[in-house]
Amino acid sequence: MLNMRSASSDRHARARIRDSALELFGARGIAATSIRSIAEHAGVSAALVIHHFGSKDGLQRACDDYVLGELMGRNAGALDDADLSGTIQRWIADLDSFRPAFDYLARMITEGTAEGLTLWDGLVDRTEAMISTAVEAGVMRDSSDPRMRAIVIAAYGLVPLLLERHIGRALGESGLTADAVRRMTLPTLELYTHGLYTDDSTLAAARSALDAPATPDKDPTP
Amino acid sequence: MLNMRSASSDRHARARIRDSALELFGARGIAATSIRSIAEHAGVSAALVIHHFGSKDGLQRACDDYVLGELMGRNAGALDDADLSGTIQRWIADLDSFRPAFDYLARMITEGTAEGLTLWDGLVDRTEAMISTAVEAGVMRDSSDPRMRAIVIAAYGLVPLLLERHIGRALGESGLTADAVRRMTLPTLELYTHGLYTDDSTLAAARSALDAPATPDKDPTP
DNA sequence: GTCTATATAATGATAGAC
DNA sequence: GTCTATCATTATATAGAC
Repeated sequence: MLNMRSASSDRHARARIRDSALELFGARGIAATSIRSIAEHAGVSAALVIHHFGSKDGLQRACDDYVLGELMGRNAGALDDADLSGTIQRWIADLDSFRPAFDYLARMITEGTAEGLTLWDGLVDRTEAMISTAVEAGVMRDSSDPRMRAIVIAAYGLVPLLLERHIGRALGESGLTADAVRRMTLPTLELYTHGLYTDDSTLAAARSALDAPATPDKDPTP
Repeated sequence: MLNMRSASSDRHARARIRDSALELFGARGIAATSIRSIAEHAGVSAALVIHHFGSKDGLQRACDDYVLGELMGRNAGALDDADLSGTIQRWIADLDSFRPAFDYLARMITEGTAEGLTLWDGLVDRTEAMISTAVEAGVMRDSSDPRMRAIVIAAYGLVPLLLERHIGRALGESGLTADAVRRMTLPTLELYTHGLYTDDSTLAAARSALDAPATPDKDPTP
């Protein structure tokens, strides 16, 4: 839209290179993927990769931008509603088309790229705001440590993304993990609704072990 | 014990190399870490690294074995009691000494090494057995999908390990994240005890959206 | 825009002296 | 056991033809 000069060429080699990079970076890691292998996968020369993106770093930045734009563009405001877990589950429902961007996202986070950390920061802040709203509306419980809880919930929401293959593997599936991750929905929501323990004894034990904090019981037990 | 020839030298260069590899592999990733950088960090030549471990792959395998032995040895049966989350929290209490092995463990899992996948398999199975026992003892709730719930709990238990730096960062800390992860204990247990939602409406909505499964309500609501 | 050919640097690994 | 020196391979990146 903004770039009129290469509006058509963008669909060609350049886009193919970027898609190949996205896929290989996501599948094998960024450091473990060479420009040559990307060029081969895209059916072009290694020199063309450099010509279009300047360097491997430039190519990685292009992938960062593309993934962020793609996920936000096709899911406008995706990160603003509901909880992160739900959002990611929704992406997974359309996993076949999102998978490359998905895997790359996981690499951005685990390999700690600058864009990945920025993404994480935004995720936590949005999760905290979302939970805060839900608490005020009475649909979520209060917490003794709202910030930390938001961080935990945000991190848990990333689990299907970070451990997608592991989760599928644990269910005995080999390739397609979309169903596996979809199957997480109910157990996750059950945990988020009723918890895991039948009573407060484990929590109480931890509280006293942690030296009885200044705000002993801020949690409403209905 | 078995290797009498180098029983004392093992404390020297060889161990230093392995420790350096562990640290750098963990901090920067395996693919992104060169043998030369490991040698430099250990204060030896690159050739000596190869002499002791044969190849980079051999060095990585040595790290795998060492980490597994170290974590199991110093925490006998660590993965057999309580839940995984609690076990990892305990490691974190002693984080300063465990950190290098810790970070390397995270790489084993996210970079999907063979040993890492084996570790994951065992983790899930042990978590499932642990929960099953706890359910029979009445301290944990029943689930509509015990296997999947065990996978989710195991994966959540890995979160402090995989996102250690991210969690510290979200709290504004820069370097030392031990306190940050320790602070996770209470919010995590609160979630595992009372859940996040105040009522069943979100769960019920998800259940009906998921086409009312054959086993509609197996969860005991006390 | 795309290529071949090449420069330059870094990598994993070897040979052989001490 | 440890080193220096070196090899062979692969890496990123450039130059210049088409």
